Amino acid sequence: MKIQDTLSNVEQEVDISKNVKIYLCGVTVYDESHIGHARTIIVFDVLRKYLENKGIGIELIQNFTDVDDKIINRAQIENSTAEEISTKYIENYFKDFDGLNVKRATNYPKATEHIDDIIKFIEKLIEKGISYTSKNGVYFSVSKFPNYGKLSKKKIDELQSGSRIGIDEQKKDPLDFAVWKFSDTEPTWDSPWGKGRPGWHIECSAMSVKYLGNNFDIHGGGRDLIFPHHENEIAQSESCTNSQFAKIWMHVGMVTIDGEKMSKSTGNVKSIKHVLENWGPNIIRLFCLSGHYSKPIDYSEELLKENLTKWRQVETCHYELVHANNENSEEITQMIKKLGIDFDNSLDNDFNTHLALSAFFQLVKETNKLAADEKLGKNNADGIKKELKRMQKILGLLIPEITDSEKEEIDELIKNREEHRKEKQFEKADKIRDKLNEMNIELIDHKNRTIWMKKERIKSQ
RNA sequence: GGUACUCUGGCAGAACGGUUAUGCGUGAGCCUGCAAAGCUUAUACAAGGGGGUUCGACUCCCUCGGGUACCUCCA
Repeated sequence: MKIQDTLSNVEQEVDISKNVKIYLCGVTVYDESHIGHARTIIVFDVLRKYLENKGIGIELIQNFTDVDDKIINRAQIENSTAEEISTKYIENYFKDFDGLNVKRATNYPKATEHIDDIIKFIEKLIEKGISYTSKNGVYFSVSKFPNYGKLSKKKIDELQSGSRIGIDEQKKDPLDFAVWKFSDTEPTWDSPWGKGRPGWHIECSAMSVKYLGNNFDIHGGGRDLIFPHHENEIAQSESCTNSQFAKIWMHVGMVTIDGEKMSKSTGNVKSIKHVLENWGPNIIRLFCLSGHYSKPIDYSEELLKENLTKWRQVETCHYELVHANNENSEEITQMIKKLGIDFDNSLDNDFNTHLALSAFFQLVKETNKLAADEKLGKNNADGIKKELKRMQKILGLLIPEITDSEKEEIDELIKNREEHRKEKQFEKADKIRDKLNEMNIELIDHKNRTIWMKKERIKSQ
C-alpha cells in the first residue's frame, strides 16, 4: 500500500510486514465536534479497518488535547473548571463517533495524564541545549533544528519576515515556540522550571514517541495542522530522539461549506450531532469518503442527498441478497473477484476511497440487476454477500438490524396483501403497503413474489 | 507577498502518455393493477487561457489567469 507523504511529496510504501503504527491528531475538547473532524477520523477509521481486513495488526493512537487556552476560556465563561469542560466534550466525542460507527482507537491518551512524560521530554530538549527557559516559559529554539520548515516547505527567513506573532521579548527568536508555559491559573502542574502547563505541540511529540516509538509508520491529521503543529512536532521529536519521526505524513483535506473552510471563527460549523440526526451514519460516511482524502470536499445538502440515493441502493441490494431464491445464474464469481480486487487496488493506491466506492457500487448494481432479472440464486447471493460484507465492514456501513418478531409481522402482512392482490382488491392491498411503509418497510414486487426491505429512517428525506 | 493544493459534462468525481471511467441528475422507453425497485437507451466532439515537448497529453514542461488553504488557534 502506498500513501502520498506530505514531507517527501512522493508516494511511500507502507510497511505491512509488522504491526502498522499510526498516530492521529485528535481534537481539542472544548466544544462539539463537527463534520470536518468527522471526515479526518472516518478516513483513518477506514484505513485501519482496511489494513485489519488484510490481517495486519494496527496500533492507532489518537490524542485528546485536554489542556489548552480555549478550554480554560470556556471554563471561565461557563463558570466551570477545565477538567469539567474537557470531560464533558470527551464524552460528547465518543457519543458522536460511536454514532458514526468509528471503531475505537487502541488508546486515547490525554495530555493531562502525561505531564510526567512531557516534562521528561522537555528535560531532554534542555539537556541538548535545544530548549531554554525564559520569563514566560520554556521555549523550543527553532534555529537549533536545521531542517525546520521541511514539512510545510517554509523557509525560516521568510517565516521571520512574515511573522505577525505578538513577540515575547524574552524569546530569543520570534519563531521559537513554547513547550511549557508558566502560569498560575489552573490547571497547572509543577515542573523543574516552574508552575505552568505544557504548550500545544509537545504533548503529541511526547505521547506518540511513548506509545509508538521514535519512528512509527503514519502520522495523520487535518491539512490545517501541517503548520505549525506538525512542523513543530517534527522539530521537537527529531531533536529529542535523533531519529526520523513519522515515516509517512498523511493529511486529510478540509470540509468546506460553499467553498470556504468550516471553522469556529467563520461560524459555519456543522456539528456531527446535527448532521447525524438528519442523515445518519451511513450517508455521512459515504459523503466523507466520496472524494480523495487529500482534497477538500464541499458540504452540501445535494451531495448528501445523492449519497442517500446510493445508500438506498445498498439497502435494496442487501435485502435482495437476503431473499434470493431464483435459479443460480451463470458464473458470477469472476465478477465478484474482479470487483474485490478493484476495491483493494484502489485503496492500495494512495487510499483512493472514491474508486473503491465505485467498485462497491458496481457490485451493488450488478446484484440489483440480477435480482430484477430474476436471476439471483442462493449460491450466487452467498458469494456476493461475502464480498459485499467485507467491503461494508471496511467502509463502516451498517444495515439496521431487524428482529424476528418484526419479520414475522411483515411476512404476515405481505401474505394478506398477496391475497388481496389475487382477488384484485387493490385498495386493500395498497393499504397494507402503506402500513408497511409507515414501519419503514418497503416492498419490492418481483414477477412471482414480493420481498421486503427495511429502510433506515432518514429525517432529511 | 510567500508556500502548498486545485481548475475535467447540470452536479460530484477518476484515470497519473496511447479505448473520453463511474455515480447522481435529466430525457425517452420497458417492466408493473398502481407504486417502489430494477432494466434499456440518450445525454462534453470536455479538460481555466496560451504556448511548448511528443508519432500521440487530462496526464510532462513553460507562461498567464481563477479558486482554496496555510503563513495566528484550528481536523
